[in-house]
Amino acid sequence: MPRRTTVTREDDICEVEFVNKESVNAVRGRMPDASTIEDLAEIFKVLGDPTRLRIVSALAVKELCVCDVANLLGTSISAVSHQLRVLRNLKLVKHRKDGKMVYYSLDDECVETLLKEGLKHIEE
Amino acid sequence: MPRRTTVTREDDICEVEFVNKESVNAVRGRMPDASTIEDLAEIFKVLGDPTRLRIVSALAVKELCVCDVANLLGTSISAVSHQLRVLRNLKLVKHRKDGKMVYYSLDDECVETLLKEGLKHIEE
DNA sequence: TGTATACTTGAGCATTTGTTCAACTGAAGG
DNA sequence: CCTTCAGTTGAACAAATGCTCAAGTATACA
Repeated sequence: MPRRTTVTREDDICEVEFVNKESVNAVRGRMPDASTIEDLAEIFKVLGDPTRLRIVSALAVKELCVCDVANLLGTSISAVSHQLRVLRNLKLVKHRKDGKMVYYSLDDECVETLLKEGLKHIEE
Repeated sequence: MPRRTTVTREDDICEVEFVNKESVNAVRGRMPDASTIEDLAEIFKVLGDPTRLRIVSALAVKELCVCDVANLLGTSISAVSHQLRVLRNLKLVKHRKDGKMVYYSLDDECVETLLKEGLKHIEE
């Protein structure tokens, strides 16, 4: 009978023997590798903040300047600017300068797809 | 000192006049409402953690017990259990008891869709 | 040149988050 | 019963996050 090998109490990292090795190995081979998951998680994480998601949803409709976005969301310009920078770093939005104004828009139609997919799920 | 037009000092919520009102209103009318965005953000947030995303990716391949998942990820059983609870609360995974063992699997094919969509984006 | 606007950025801060640890539940087998 | 095992849970704590505030940049215009 397979048993859990002595799990050291300090770090109870699972080192069990009886784990279904076939299962685990089969799954391991069919999962995206660690760095891919890390990248994907970062995108989800960025979209996982209501403020940023609202910004993205707004920009999905129309290019907007920072002030418009802040006005739309009812938050401070500074907060919006900070979050736009996060979105910019992940290349989810791009910006265009026009005089003093800076206009932001989506940089990736895939974000819209994710948004739509997510919304489909919500509407159930 | 820099000051914005009619903005109160405590919270510099943007109440500027010169905002493009047409744009803002047009966008406001075509955005998902606040609570929908809140719900969607929660899903993205949950998928936005590498540990949870790895769990979900694993379960997308095959039903697994907690111990298998911990083994697969190389993390503690406790940590996995905590995260499984989060996923369960959002109804992204379901569980099935078999004696002492608890087997988890995805509860929502939409999660798989989101995963695949996200992966598509990564592979560019 | 001087002022105002549109936005950015760094520091500070309170809040949230993920993990660990230890105690606990409940099922299985003596 | 009693013990072991698979998993759950709460408390504690460090790390990360998002906001505000204040100062800074860059452009426009008088």
